Amino acid sequence: MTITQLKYVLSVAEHQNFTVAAEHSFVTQPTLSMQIQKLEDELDIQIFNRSKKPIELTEVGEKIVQQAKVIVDESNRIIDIVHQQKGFIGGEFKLGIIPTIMPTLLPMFLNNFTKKYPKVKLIIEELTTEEIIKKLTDGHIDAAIAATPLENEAIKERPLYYEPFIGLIPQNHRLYKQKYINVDELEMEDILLLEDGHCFKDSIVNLCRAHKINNKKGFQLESGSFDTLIKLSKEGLGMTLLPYLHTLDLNDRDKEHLRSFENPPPAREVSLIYHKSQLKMQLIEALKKTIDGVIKGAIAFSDVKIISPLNKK
Amino acid sequence: MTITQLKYVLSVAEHQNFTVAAEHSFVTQPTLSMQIQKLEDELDIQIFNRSKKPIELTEVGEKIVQQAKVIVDESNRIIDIVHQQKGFIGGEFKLGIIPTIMPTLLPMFLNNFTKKYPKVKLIIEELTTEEIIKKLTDGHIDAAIAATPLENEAIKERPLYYEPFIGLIPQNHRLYKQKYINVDELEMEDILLLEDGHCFKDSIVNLCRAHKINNKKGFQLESGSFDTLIKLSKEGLGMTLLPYLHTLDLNDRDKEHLRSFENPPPAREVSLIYHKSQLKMQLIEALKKTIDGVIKGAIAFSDVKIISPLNKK
DNA sequence: GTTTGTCATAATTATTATTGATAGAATTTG
DNA sequence: CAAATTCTATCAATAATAATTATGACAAAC
Repeated sequence: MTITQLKYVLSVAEHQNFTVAAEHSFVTQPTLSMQIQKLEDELDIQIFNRSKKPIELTEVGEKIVQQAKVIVDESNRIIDIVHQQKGFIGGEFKLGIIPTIMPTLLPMFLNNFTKKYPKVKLIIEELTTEEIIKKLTDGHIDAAIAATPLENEAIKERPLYYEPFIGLIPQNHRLYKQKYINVDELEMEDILLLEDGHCFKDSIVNLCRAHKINNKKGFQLESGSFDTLIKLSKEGLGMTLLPYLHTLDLNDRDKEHLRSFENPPPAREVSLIYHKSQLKMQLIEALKKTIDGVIKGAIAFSDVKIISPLNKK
Repeated sequence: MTITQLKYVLSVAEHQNFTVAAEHSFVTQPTLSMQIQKLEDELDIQIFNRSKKPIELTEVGEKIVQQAKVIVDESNRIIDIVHQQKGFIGGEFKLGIIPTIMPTLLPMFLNNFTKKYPKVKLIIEELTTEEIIKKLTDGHIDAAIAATPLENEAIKERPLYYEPFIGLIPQNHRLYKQKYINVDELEMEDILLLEDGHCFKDSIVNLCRAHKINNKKGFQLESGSFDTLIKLSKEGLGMTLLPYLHTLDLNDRDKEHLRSFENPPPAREVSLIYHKSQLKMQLIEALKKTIDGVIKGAIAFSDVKIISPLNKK
């Protein structure tokens, strides 16, 4: 049994296809086939049920894949240990970011980070929370920035900051005259929301649910970006809620429509998350440090009420 | 990096000698040297400091060995998974037993076990608790039977039975006339004890310490086996304490000298222990089942007071 | 019934691991 | 202080293994 064989098994288990798995492992298909067969011979069991299309794992196969993951993860960590020893921070680093954080946070730390760690090749993907969880578990990304808590066993979270929700209220709205909003004054019917899939929407739904604000008529309008929501809101179609960092980019006229919540404001917890196997910990630490540095000036709320980003149907 | 290389590293780390390590790995010394060098080249670090005699681990080396242990353990477990699937119970199984349990417990289950699992090659070693802990951690034995609790993070315990202490009192002794002994009546000075190294001695010392029975004069006599203690006791040199199972083998005349403790009697907890990595779990379960079966008839004490076997200096 | 996709097999080549012999360094011994 | 001993590294030869290309078999899709 070799680590290579286990990696091949994992690749096939993931892609459910020998040919594709071979490509991803940078070997030819027969090489991969033979190595897997050799492992199967050695253990004297079938890992894959090749008669099914697409290929399936056998019962033992499932368990072996699970264990193989552990072994491959742990073996990867040896390289990490060496890097740590050398104080080396470099290599590829794949980071996922959810859409509602990406445009505001990324410009704040990206320059800083690449200057500080020029040897790191940072690869950033915009992904939904759901995609992030999947890719973190598979090891396709090394870390991600998302709203937490996620309540996922396999994922570790390190909070970066707490970002309050800010109301954007059109002039014709009943709440426009108030200086602060109270959560209980909200009404689902006139809040413009993001489309399904955005966890920021789920957060707001959870917020309303927690305050027993019910949702008779359904949402009036849903859109894919805050910019659209802001435009729609200015047209008088309803109020909307924005994460704090988004409000910093507004022009002065728009800012007059902003209304904070009474203390403690509802907020989302934004965290750097990574797989529990903690690969590339060195890099994750470096990233957290950079973000901590830039965020300190921008956000300073001591007392917030964290709203879960999970879609609890 | 291969699992083989990691195994070689572990072997050298253990034996602190390339030649000896090679023998234990069933390869020649050059093979082992080269593989380790290759790993060092690949990681671009030194694992061993070859200038010191005996050979030492470097700082990174320490960490790598730690991680290598994890990887090798986890990879061994794959074979275990396969065996479990096949319902196969067989292979080598190395069991350590402490001297004060060996002669009484082993005859009770050995026959039963070998009959039930003929494919298992049971290798039994008599070891002190200290040796057992070391060998379990190193993986030189698969499981052991010892007095517990051991309070060791790396070792899991599954209690088998609770074995009360029984007094053996010579005729000329002040306690001879009583039907039951009370712990507070004990006096260190006239208890014959096993030599240092036996945890049963430590248990008794702990028992006395817990009851503030002090130990002014030191122990009168120490011996290597219960049989000697029994003989010495019959000579009138003092009383002694025996584990319950030992008293079953005495002849009728000797049995008249036995005195139980008042309820709840002090007792030792005897457990099947194994490394937390839980290799060969299948076999450990089988062994526990067998022992549970034979012990049921012999021991049935519901209310005992467990005494720690640890030497708390 | 051909085409396409997919995995297995065979023959060949490239790579890697292992070995015995030996040299060199360090340590111990007389 | 030199000789003997112990131990690791190196070398060239060989054995073992992994990977490659080419090919074939089989099943599902069209």
